Amino acid sequence: MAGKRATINDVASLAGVSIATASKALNGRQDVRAATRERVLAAAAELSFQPNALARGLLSGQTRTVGLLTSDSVGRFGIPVLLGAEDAFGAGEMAVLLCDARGDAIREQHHLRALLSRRVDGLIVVGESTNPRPSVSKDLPVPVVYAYGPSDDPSDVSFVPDDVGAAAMAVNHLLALGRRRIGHVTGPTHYKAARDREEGFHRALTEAGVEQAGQTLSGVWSQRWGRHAAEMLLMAEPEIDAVFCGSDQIAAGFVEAVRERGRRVPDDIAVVGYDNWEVLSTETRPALTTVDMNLEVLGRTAAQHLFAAIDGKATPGVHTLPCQLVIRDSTSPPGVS
Amino acid sequence: MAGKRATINDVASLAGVSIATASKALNGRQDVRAATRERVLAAAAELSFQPNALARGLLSGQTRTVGLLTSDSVGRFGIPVLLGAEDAFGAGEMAVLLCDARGDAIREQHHLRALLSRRVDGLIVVGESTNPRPSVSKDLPVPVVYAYGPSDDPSDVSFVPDDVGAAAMAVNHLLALGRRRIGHVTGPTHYKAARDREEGFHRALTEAGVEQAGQTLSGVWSQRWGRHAAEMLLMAEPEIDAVFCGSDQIAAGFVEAVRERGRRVPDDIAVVGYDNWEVLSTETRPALTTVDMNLEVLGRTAAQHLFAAIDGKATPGVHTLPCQLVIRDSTSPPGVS
DNA sequence: TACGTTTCCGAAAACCTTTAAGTCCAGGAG
DNA sequence: CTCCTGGACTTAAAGGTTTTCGGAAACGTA
Repeated sequence: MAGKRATINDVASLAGVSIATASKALNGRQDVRAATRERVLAAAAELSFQPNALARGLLSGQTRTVGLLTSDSVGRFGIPVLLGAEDAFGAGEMAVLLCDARGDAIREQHHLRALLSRRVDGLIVVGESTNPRPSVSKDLPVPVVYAYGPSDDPSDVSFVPDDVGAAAMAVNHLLALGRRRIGHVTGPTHYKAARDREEGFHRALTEAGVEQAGQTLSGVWSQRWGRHAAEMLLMAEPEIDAVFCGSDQIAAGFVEAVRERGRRVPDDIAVVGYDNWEVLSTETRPALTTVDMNLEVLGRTAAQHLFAAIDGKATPGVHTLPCQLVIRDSTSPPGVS
Repeated sequence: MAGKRATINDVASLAGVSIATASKALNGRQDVRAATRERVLAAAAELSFQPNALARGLLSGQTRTVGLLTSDSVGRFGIPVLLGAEDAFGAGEMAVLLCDARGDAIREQHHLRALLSRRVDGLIVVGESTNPRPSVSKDLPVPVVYAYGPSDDPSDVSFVPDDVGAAAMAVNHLLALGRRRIGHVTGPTHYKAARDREEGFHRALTEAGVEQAGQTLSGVWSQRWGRHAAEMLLMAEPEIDAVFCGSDQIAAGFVEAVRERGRRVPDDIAVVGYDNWEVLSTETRPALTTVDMNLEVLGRTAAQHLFAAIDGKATPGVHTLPCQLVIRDSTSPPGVS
């Protein structure tokens, strides 16, 4: 820990110029002779001067800092968004002030005040699910974009993954493999994600003129439920040849139970998961074909649109971003794996 | 987005007092009549005034903000530390400025400068492994504490999990269950974590006067390696009755391969993992007995000691924090599960 | 020499808050 | 009545930077 930090004043006097000239030299503005600039820069390096962002922000009204308000304590969705946001910001020297409300509205208000008093230039709100969440933007002095969980106010800017389209894509993949007895196991219906994915599932089947194998089984987002559902489904629909699972956890459990029942994946039953949570999707055997929601892209996009909004170019509405089907062994055509 | 924000000036003139009085009233200081304070508070509420943290910080030299510099892009270790730190800070209204260097030294320098120029009060550096990392604190104007990955400079303040002790604890647990043919499968030896855990493993065996079953198998931190190692170990040491794995991923793979070989877990072979990575440890069957490194506690502790260091009460050295053995089904005594 | 133009630099205001120091007044003590 | 005390409030400075505007020097032209 060194002593006091150097200010532009110290730099100026060391270089033998006024602070105005020093400021101009450091910021690369005109009106300063090359030799003088040289001296100032040398002085700044000598003192390892770093401009005080507080003073600068106080004057300009811009802190080059954004707040990221998340609700999922575990970071399953917040982290990729954060990374993507950092990517988008990185070039522009933006910093991210991170707050985790842990699903508590009071804590959220608290954090919101703290961020606002620190004069962030904008806010990214990350939901813990794709369920619409209460808007936070009512007469806030800074722009806000919502990522993953959209705002319930359509005049806000929200970015969500295209769950419906992704589910349809997954099912089309199964259909293309020749599977015709396709089941669906997913999470709780109070999750919009579960409902959307089921909608996509049905849409793809309907368009292909294929009947669903059995009923949709809704449980929780766990491996345990995946195993349980597999047993139920295999009992009810023995001739099933594929299943679309609402999450990788469910898919992992499903695969495990299927194998224990003596059926092979993918030869007898092809399985598609959702999330591309790598610890599950690449490490289970066989590796899971799954939907990747491109959360980093989503985060980056949200950050870019936040920039635009800060510049006064907001793009209101709920924007759905395409997902991607990552094809792995759990849906290999027979004979290939 | 509303218009310009209210300043204390607006509050003062609305309340009909000077800004000094307004400041005193808002900050709960003496020298102001109750009725006057009332008026000021009402005016502040009316304008929804929020003090400008930049101006305040400029004056006081304290931003009530700390930087968290992490290197593990995936967030496996950074997140719990962040949560713990937020917990410790929460009460005191601290905010966390998060930067991810992604293992790139240049990017780290870059972020460091950005944080310093924003005048953070302190810094927490989170390593991506427990390997000592280059110190970043050389003549920095703010205190730094290292979490998970210690600094290579012993005069810095570092907090690391007690891998040696935890491994010994895990092995003692297996010994207490009556197991005597215990193997060890772990990650790459260039990880200090792998070496420390092996050391604890050996220490516990030596103290008990028990021989290790087979050689320590070092591979990578993956499920795939766990499966592979299980096959090798079962081949070389068929009468093995327990194994201590260097990570939950390895343990999950090990369990899977053991079951496929027709041996039962825990009845024939007890398995202990490491990390308590819940998606693996609680969801695999049987649920894994594993070491929890208490990373949230570690983060909280680091944050608290950062506070102390900010107040000038630094506690130099590498501090090891105890881990915790979470006992689940993979080490149940025979007949219990 | 007088004057206009260009180039470079400096003085000062502004951003918003806190706080030390100062002003004013009422009331109590001598 | 005068002096002092203390309470309630205001003035002004400070914190570090950017920016506007004015000033000075150098140079060319009439």
